[in-house]
Amino acid sequence: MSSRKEKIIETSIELFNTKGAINTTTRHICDELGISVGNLYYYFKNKEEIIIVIYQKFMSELGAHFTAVDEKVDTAFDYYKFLTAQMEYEYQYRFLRLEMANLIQAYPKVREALEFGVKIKMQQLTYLYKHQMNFGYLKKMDEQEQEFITANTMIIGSQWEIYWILSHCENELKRRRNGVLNLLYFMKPYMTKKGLEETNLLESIDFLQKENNETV
Amino acid sequence: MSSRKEKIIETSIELFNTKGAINTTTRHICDELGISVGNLYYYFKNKEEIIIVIYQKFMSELGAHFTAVDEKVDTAFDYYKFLTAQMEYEYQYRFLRLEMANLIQAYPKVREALEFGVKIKMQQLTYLYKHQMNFGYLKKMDEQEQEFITANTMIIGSQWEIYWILSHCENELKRRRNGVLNLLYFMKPYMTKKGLEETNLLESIDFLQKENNETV
Amino acid sequence: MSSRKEKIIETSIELFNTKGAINTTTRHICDELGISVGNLYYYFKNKEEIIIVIYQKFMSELGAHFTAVDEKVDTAFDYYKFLTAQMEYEYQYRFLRLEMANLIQAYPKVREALEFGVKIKMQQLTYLYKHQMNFGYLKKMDEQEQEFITANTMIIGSQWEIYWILSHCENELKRRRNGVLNLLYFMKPYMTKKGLEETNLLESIDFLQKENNETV
Amino acid sequence: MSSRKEKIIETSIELFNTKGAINTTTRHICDELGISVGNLYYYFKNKEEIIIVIYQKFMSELGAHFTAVDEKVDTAFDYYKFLTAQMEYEYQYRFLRLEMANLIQAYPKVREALEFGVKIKMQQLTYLYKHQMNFGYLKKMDEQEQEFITANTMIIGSQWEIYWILSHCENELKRRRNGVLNLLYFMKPYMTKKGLEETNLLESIDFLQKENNETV
DNA sequence: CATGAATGAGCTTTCATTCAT
DNA sequence: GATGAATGAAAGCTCATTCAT
Repeated sequence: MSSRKEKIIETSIELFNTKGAINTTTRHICDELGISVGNLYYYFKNKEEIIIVIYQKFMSELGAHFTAVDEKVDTAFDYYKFLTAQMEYEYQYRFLRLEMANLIQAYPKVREALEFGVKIKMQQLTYLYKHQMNFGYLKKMDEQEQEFITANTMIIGSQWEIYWILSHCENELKRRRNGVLNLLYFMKPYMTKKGLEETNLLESIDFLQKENNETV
Repeated sequence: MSSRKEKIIETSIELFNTKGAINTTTRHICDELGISVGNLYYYFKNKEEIIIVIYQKFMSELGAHFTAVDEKVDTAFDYYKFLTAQMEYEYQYRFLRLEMANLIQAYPKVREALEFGVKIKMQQLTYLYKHQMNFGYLKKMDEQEQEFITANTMIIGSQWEIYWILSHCENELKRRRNGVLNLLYFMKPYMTKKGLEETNLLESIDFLQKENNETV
Repeated sequence: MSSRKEKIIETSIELFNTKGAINTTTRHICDELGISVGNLYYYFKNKEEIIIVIYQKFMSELGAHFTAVDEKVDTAFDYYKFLTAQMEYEYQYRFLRLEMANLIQAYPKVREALEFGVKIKMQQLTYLYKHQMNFGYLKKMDEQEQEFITANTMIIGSQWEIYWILSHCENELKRRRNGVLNLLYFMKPYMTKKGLEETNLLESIDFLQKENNETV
Repeated sequence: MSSRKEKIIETSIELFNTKGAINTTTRHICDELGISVGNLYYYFKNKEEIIIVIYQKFMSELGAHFTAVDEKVDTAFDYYKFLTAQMEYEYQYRFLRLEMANLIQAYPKVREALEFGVKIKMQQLTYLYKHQMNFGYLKKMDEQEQEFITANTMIIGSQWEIYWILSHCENELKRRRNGVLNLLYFMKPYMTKKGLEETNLLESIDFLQKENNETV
């Protein structure tokens, strides 16, 4: 059972995702919860803090789920499993990605938090790619290329949704599968023969495509 | 010399890019220009119309610059030249990409316009990729993969900036070069040997990297 | 053929009647006419003056139509003919009656004009009723009763429409016939036997009722 | 002691009656009360709602005062008492009658409310007149005539004031007495001998006339 | 802890009117 | 005569935030 403070966070996330964080008023949140505005401000200094706390929650959940590959152990990374799970999390906080630009403009502390988040994710990703290269699952590439592949991964991984929204893909589930496909297809050309054989990347692509074809 | 209406557009673009379109009020625009509010509304029905007109200006400038490859002529596409020019344009209207999610939430007609824009760009890109495949510059791939490569191109092409902003890349010029590099690196693995030889893709990457290293 | 000034008046009347004088902007009038705002203000000092001129036009048309009964000649007054014609005129200027209260609040000179108009009409009506009493068409009554019968005639004569609008009588023609019936029925109990015989009041009522029953 | 919400209503009524509802801004109301704009909007969604609430208040007060005559009981209706009391109420909300046309143009929900009010009042009046006819206080008349007598009663009953304003009757009290006289005189010719004897209609007229003569 | 009334700056938009050309 | 750009006060309304209870 969640406390009042947690309930405010949960309701805020829901409203931010559906109506947009910028468009959602504090009153809105309170009405939805059936609490008073004063009460919300007892738990949170201001709207910015709500967003910050949401972001922290998001990061900690993501961190809990992400089990780093062991530096010394030779394992092919299961992209499908990882991305599907990650997308699940990310989708629950999608307003953070969608409204990024406006949020960092309006709330300086949100900017700081997001900057920190990008840094962390970039390190994790860099570590993972290096590991997969070392064990021959990913094609070797120089440091600079690595940097940009990492950047591209993160850009696609965080901004795929607005593209599919504008492409009239109205089904939420399909949209999310497309997001995973965006990333799987993105990885494909960087995989070695061994990589393709030992991860289930191609099979995952086929599977998601089939699922999507069966969805209206 | 530009007319009052054009000046409103120019000032709006400038303010939208620096402060955000959502955060910029009609009064801000008027104050910046030294005109009265009534005068702004003499030229534009409402704020939405200003954004729409800006978007149309952006699309027409982009269209004027984009010369489609001839279906029957065998030419290697000059990505560097194209992307550099395109980024130049896009950068002048970057609020459109950065605030996309909030803009389409607040202004229905902007949503329609952006949807239309995505459709057009996707068609052009699909056409270009097919052409380059036919003449052996790009590796062959099935329709579905093409669809997602196109999607990824557009996602990276429109959302690279927010990544570099959050990665503390404060220099505008460097940021823009990074955007081009994002796309060049993205293209690289899809190019055939012939493609790499006859386009200047690798040289362009080297050139931009060097330029960036020389910039603080 | 009417001059520019007359055309402004005509268009204003039309718009005032359909959209309301308070809701109709000067721009509205100009757009409808295809002239510039400045040009309208060349002919009229301000919006108030337009209304004043309309009111004068209304009064003069009404005066031209109203041929006073001769003091010495014994004639039964034809209420039906008179009212039908009068309603025709009044209907063309109905905003004057409907928006009376707001117009006199907003425009002091309109108030003066309307006060004058009421005075004139009251005199004409008083004269008519006295004449009809003298020749035995109307029942005799004391001065004070006369005053209030006159007042009631004018109230009904000017305010019937809002009642029928609120009673869901949407057909314009029917509404106007109802207005005439309001007044004919109002007169009925004041008529003498001779009055009822020599005017066509009862027949007019029957005629209008029949017409109305045949209209949807 | 009245609450803040009630005070807003009271002040609004006062300002609407003196300056007109259309001319009175929400800021006016707040300034008059010494409260902030935000506070007014805390209690009322918008200006329309204020008017609606005022109308409901008016209708409920009127309803509480109106005790319907018993269908089976033979009683002469006391027009004077009834009208004097009713005028008292109506006068406190006179902007509703005076600005009717503009109010229904500007506020759709006010239109609905007023239409409903007209319907209710018409039913009550019809019922009353039928009752008085059945017991011989009012002269018999056919359905159609009844309909128009009812209409005329309501027109005079709601629109007398604008007439007396335009007739330079500046004294509020006198104006209100005139309104009652308008209706009493209107009823007079429809009364039977019995009706005139058993109601105090004629005496009431005399009384009011005398009172008015004594007022400047 | 919890309420909800209160604030006030600020937003978008409207419109009668003016005036240089 | 005619144009239409320009003005600016004012309208209705929103919303994050505060604070007495």
